[in-house]
Amino acid sequence: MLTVESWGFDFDDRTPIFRQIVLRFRRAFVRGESPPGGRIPSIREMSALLKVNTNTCQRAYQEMERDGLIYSKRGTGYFFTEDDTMLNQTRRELALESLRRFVEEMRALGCGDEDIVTELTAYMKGDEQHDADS
Amino acid sequence: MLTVESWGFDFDDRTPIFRQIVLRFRRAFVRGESPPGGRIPSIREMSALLKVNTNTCQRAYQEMERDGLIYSKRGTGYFFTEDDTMLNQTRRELALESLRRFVEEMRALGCGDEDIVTELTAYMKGDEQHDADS
Amino acid sequence: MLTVESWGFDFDDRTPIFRQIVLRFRRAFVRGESPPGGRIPSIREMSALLKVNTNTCQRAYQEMERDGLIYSKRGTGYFFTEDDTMLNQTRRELALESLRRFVEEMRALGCGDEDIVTELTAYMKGDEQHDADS
Amino acid sequence: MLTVESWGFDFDDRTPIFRQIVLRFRRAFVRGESPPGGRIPSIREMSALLKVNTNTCQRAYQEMERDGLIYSKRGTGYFFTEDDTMLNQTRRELALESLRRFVEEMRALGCGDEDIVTELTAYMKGDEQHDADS
DNA sequence: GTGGTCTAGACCACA
DNA sequence: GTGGTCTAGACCACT
Repeated sequence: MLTVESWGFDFDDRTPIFRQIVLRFRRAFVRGESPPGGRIPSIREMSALLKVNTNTCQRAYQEMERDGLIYSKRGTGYFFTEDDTMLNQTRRELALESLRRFVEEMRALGCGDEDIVTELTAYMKGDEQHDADS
Repeated sequence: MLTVESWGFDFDDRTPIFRQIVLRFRRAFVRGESPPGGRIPSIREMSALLKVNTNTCQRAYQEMERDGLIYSKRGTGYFFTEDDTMLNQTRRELALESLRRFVEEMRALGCGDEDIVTELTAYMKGDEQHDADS
Repeated sequence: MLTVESWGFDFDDRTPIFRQIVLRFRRAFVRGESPPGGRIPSIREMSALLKVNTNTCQRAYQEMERDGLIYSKRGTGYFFTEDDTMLNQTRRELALESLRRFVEEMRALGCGDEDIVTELTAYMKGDEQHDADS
Repeated sequence: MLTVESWGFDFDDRTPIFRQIVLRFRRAFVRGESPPGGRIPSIREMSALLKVNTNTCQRAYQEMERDGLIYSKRGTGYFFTEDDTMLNQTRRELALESLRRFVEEMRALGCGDEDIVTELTAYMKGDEQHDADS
């Protein structure tokens, strides 16, 4: 449903705002919170909702367009891509890349495969509580 | 053995170079590639090897000294700490950083926590075989 | 036959939609896909078929009428011109446009004029064989 | 040699200035007018030379970085990519794409293969004179 | 000094 | 109304 209103940005975070916007959209998109092919708020609307400059928003949208996540019709608006094979493929690639690097790093630290799983489950458990706090 | 020559830095990455250097050192440290208490190249040598500004190198060393990873003997040079509790702590920090990013990325892709574990085990299984092949 | 249904527009392209429509019409015209003097769909029909705003379609038709490619009979509809000098002229313009862009692109790649011819003949030769295969 | 001073921009042209900059660079790069790995003027210098805003210049540089033509070192500057295999590959791909489209368009207009070559040479001849005028 | 990000505000052509 | 481009000017962290 794309409940944008609650997207606050962390200005202390080193990651640029426009990238934070992209991340938010990616999550929403990949979780199916938004209908494929559906319209997304115009740059002006979005920048008003998020209380950021239109240019910042614009750049986020362009970034997403480059990645094939959304597309623009000039004078009409931005839309989520309809091609969900592309979506799944993208998701798959991103997941594999994350997995690859993660396993590589953990192994480099001397973790056996079971250790990695143990660490992971332990971490996610703790992280959950942390999330609940905030 | 600290084979520094092959340390290429990722200038695309948003993390500062000096921090990338620190990470490299920590990785080398926890992997046992460097003898505890061993000497590390001087700032001048290092900056020449890494083809990096001496200031950048300087800052990396400072950071590591602050963290207790290395220590300096005035007029003599920098040395790895001999304290192995330090080593474990470093390893812990690196693991947490990997975990944090991994979980964040996978969740951003819409994976639930159980999915993440499933994916991980599946990946490590496949990766094993793949490794055996090559 | 003017099989309009398959006309997808390239919203990535910087050329306006109305101009893309014109181009499609011209192409169909010089290819003989439409009988000279034949009727073309009304603006309303067309905009519905192309899933485009009626204003956009309107402007495309105006442009074509101005160029003499089509003409309108009040209260009756739009028709292709019967004048075949027009057809040749259109063909000429399209060819020039293709040539202009092609040469510009190849030169931007550092190709000298002879290189361009060489590349072209080589390509057409290879393309022929490739076509024969499939 | 990258003689930038004479790069005037056509503000009437519909193609954005930042893209015009990219095109200029591409041409210079692919023609070997710039040493691979060489430094290119900083954004501030460049924007002063070209008399455009730093942001415009920035965007041009980023676009080129995305395409792998140049890379940036934060706090240091922009440099041409050193990997010339990548360069050649890019050039090849671009050339093939241009060829493919051109031949397709000309054939669609009813040109035989010899006609295409004839048209091309005729066009380039005329274009040369036109260039000499300006 | 450098690149990178952001803002406020303007203008344009397109739908 | 929309997206797209550009400007002027600011701030930041890194080299």
